[in-house]
Amino acid sequence: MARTTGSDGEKTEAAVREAAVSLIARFGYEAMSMRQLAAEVGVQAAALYRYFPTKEDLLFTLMREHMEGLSAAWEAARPTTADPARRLAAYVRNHIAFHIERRHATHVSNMELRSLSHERLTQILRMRTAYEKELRAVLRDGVETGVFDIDDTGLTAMALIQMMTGVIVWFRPGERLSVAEVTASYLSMTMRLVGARIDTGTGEERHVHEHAQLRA
Amino acid sequence: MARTTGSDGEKTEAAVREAAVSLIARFGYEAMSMRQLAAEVGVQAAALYRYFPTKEDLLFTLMREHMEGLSAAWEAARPTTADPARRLAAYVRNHIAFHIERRHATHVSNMELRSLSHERLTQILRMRTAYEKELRAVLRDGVETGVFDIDDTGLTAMALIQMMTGVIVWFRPGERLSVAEVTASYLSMTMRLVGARIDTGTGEERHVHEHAQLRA
DNA sequence: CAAATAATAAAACAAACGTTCAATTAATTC
DNA sequence: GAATTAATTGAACGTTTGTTTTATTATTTG
Repeated sequence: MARTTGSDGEKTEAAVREAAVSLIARFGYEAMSMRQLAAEVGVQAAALYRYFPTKEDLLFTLMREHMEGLSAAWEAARPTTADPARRLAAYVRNHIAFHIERRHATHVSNMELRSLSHERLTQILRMRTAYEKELRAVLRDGVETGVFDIDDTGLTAMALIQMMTGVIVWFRPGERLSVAEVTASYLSMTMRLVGARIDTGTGEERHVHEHAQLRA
Repeated sequence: MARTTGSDGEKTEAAVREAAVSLIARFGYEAMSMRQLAAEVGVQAAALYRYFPTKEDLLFTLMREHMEGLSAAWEAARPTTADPARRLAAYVRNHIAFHIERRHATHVSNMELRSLSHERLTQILRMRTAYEKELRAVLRDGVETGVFDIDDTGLTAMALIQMMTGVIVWFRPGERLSVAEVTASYLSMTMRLVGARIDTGTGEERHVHEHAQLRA
């Protein structure tokens, strides 16, 4: 009826986060009750309020840290080269790897935005926009240097992100396709979609995706 | 305190459906209360149960009819030609037009699947799979006749559908782009993505999307 | 115009919700 | 080993939830 033997705040908080991501991804934020979450962690509902003042604070924390993780992953993976095709390939690889690795958290961040207060929604959307801006910059550079052939960079960026993020909807590790195969296919599709080509100087044009695939 | 003047079952039911789609799309199925829905319609909560036995029945009805509408739209739009490029273009046009036109209903059908019972979920997913199968068939035909160049038709079909459906996330009518412009861009991106080309008989290859754009 | 039917309101139900509070015990500090 | 702090329980709070029941009124039918 009180503190339990072996209880540890840090471990409990981590367990709460993990269980929350899983439950919200499976049942939805509104459908997950604090009691259900507590039971999953092996604790009473009241104990949750030691770590998160409200249910919405919990949701917001999960989302913010997911977005921070995504930005950080891209910072770490961003190549130094100016070559738009290579930068685009890095973006695609990072995006797909991150989203497959954190399927549940991505589901939460994409599906539960409407449960945030206005200001918190704005905050998350700002982070998302900043991340997407990176892709638009790569596409614009590619257009300006003539290696990409794109109608509308903004529209193309959205289409690409939707396409890539969609991987979490149908992809299941250990089934027909491996992560590497999926990544290679998406790289190929991306490079074609943006009309990527490298001028070999002989007037002959080759699709970059043929190279990209080899490195996937 | 009882039947109101001018009350009409058919009109009320239609108003309930419409309000439900809007509210569920905005706030989510779990977050929408029956009282909130009733208030939107201008009626007491109990009146809703004249038309839908439970809240979940209401959700299921909305989803089923949405999927039926999507299939019916494709049946009507499906071209008689065997040409895979033309059939693919028709699929893309129909998909985008339908989803832009029914943004809210699509949101409901895509986001609230987890609130369905197992058997009803299965039923909706069956309809969705049947619809997606049409796209896979087009892609496969294109590969077999040599007009498409595709890694994996299943994966490509999913990527295309995610990309196209994603339009409802960012597109708002009356803003920067018109429906026709968006459709043209998506057609172009689709044709490139599947490596569409028509053999002109001279050994020269041209991308089909250059033609498709003209018809958008 | 009376009888039957359709459409609603109003009130109530038990269950579940997020959250708070006080009490209690484990671990840590001095 | 006593005092302090950390972690949790159990019970309770007021709301809100989906749904049912009963009564009441508008409309349609004969």
